[in-house]
Amino acid sequence: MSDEKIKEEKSLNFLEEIIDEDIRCGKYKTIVTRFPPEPNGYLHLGHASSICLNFGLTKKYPGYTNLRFDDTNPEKEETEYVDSIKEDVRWLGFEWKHEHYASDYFDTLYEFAVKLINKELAYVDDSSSEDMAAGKGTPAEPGTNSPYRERTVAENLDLFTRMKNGEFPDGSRTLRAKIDMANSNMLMRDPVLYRIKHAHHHRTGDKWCIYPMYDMAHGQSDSIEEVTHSICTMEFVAHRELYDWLIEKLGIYPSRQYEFARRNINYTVTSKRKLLQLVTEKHVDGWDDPRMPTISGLRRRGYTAESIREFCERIGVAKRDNMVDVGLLEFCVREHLNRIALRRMVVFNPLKVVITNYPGEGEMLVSENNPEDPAAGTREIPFSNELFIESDDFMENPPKKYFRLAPGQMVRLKSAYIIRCEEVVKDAGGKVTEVRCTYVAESRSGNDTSGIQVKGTLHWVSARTAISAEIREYDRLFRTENPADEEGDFKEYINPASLNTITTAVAEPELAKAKFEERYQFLRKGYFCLDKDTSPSRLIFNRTVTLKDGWAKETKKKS
RNA sequence: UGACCUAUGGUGUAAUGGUAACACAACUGAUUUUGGUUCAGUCAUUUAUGGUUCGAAUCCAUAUAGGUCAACCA
Repeated sequence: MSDEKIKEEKSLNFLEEIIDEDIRCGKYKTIVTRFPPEPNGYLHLGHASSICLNFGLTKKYPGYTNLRFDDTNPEKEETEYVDSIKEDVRWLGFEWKHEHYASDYFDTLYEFAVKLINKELAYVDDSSSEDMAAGKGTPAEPGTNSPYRERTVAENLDLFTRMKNGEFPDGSRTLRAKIDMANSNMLMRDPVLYRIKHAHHHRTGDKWCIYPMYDMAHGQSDSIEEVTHSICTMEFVAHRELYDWLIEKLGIYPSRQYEFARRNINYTVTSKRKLLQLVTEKHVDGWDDPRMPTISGLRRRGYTAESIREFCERIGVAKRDNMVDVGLLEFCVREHLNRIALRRMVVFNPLKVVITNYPGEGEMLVSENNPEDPAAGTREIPFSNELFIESDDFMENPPKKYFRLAPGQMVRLKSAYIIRCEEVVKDAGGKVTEVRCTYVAESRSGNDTSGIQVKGTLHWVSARTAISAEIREYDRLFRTENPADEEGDFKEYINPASLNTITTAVAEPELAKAKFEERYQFLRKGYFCLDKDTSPSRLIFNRTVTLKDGWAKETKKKS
C-alpha cells in the first residue's frame, strides 16, 4: 500500500507530463516511441539513457517502442554494429516491438522527394559544397539564393531522376528544399535533402547512389512508423522546425519531436568519434574493454543491466546541461552487487603467516556466501597452520587506529580464529617475509568462548590449498572530469594507471568453480567477475568496482 | 554581432502561485567476525535586479552566465 502511494506521489518528468496530458485529453490512446541509433559504433552509457527513456515511457504508458537503425550514410555503417546494438539493447533488458531500418524506406523517401519537387518545394542544385556554404550566409547575416533555385519542375524532375540513375559523380549535385535563405534558423536555409554517393550500403547494396540526409529521413521514418513521440537530444532543437515543415508539406502522419539534454558523465568520453579513436589507436583493448563506457565494456567489467537501468532512472531527465558524477554509477552497481555477489577470499599480494601452535593437518571451516542473503547458503574453506594474508594487512610499526596485524597485536581471521603476531621474519634486505603467530583455540567462529574482542578482521587463504589467479584492477580511463573540454587532444588526459594487473593473487579453492554469469565480492577488496580471457589454466578476474574504503579515506586525510 | 535552448546545494533531479523535497557525495556518531553493509544525524533563503501578488524557485521585464546552430554526418 505504501509502495503504491510512493509511486503515485513520485513526480513525472517533463516527457511523462507531456504524454500524460496527450492521453488525458484524448490526443492518443496509445503511444509509440523509438530508439534510433546509427549503426556506426557501439552503444554507450549515453545510449543507455535514451534506451531507458524510450522503452521506459511505453512501459509506463500504453504503447510500444521500435528499434530503428538510422542507416542513411553507407560509408560509416556496418552490420557488425547492427548486431552489437541489438545484443546490447536486449542485454539491458528491453525488447522492441518492430525492427526497422531507414534504408527500408528509401523507395518511399524517394517518392517524398519527387512530391516536394512537384510542389516546387525542392530543386536540384549544381553548386559545389564550397559555393553552397558561402551562399548560406552566417547566423547574423542572411544567405543568398542559389543560381539554380528557379529551375522548372520538369527540369528538376529530370535531373533528380538522372541523379538516381547514376549519371552524375559524387558531389556534383544535390536536392535541396526550397525554403528561405534569410531564415534565422540556418537549417531552414534551403537544406540539402539528398546527396550523390556511389557507395555500397550494408543492406541495400548497390541499388542506390543517392541517399537522403538525416532531415529527409528521420522525421519521415518516424511518420511512416506512426511514432507519436520522437525523443532526441537538445542539439536537434533547431531541426524541429524543419522536421515539422517536411511533415506538413508532405501531408504525412504528424509525429512530434521532443528534446532532452544529453547526459554527460565525468572522467569519460561518450562521443562515438572519440571512442572509435581509443579503439583504433589501441589506447584500449577494443570496444568491450572494461574501461570503456560502452555497454559491452560495462558488461565485461561486471556491471549488471539492473544497475545501469537504476542509474538511468536516478539521474532522471531534463533540458539543462549537466555533468553526472560517475560515483553515482558506482553506487548503483555496488548497491546491486552487495545484494547478489557471493563472498570469497582472495589475497592479492600474499604474506606468509605461520600459526606456530596450531596442531594437526588442518580443518574445514564454514563461511556464509552472502551475509545480506541467508538463502545464498554457506561454503567450506580449508584452514591450516600456513596461511597467506594481504601484505597491507601487516605493519611492523603501525600508525594509530591500525586495526590489522602488527607485532603483539591480535586480529580475527574471517570465519576462523583470533591470532596474535609473535615474531617477524625478515630477509637480508630487511623485508618481512613471514609472520609467526599463535592462535586462540577457543575463538573459532561460531563457537567463540574466548571472550576476546578484536577490532580487525582479515581475509586469508590457506597456503596448501590456494589456487592462483590474475586480477585486473580498473580505474577511471581519464584523469580529468571532462577530457573532451580540456586544452589539446583529449587523449593526453588518459589515466596511465587505468589498468593494474596483479599476477600474484591466491584464492580460496572454491573459486576454481567460478562461473561467468556469477558475481563475486572478494572480501575487503571489491566486486569481481570472471573475464572472458580466462582459460582452463588461468583464472582471470575483472574488478567491477571497489568497496567503499573508510580506512583509505582516513589515511589520505592524515597525509 | 542574429536566432534558439537553459539557469534550484559539490552533483543529478523534485516542488506545476501557498512549509524548497529526494538521491549521490561529503562530514559526525552508533552497530558490525568485511575499515563493507545497516542505522541515526549535519549539509540551500532557488544567477542578479526590478515588477505583479496577501503570498513567487514558479508569472512578467531587464541583465548576467552557460550551451546550440553556418557537414553533400547523424
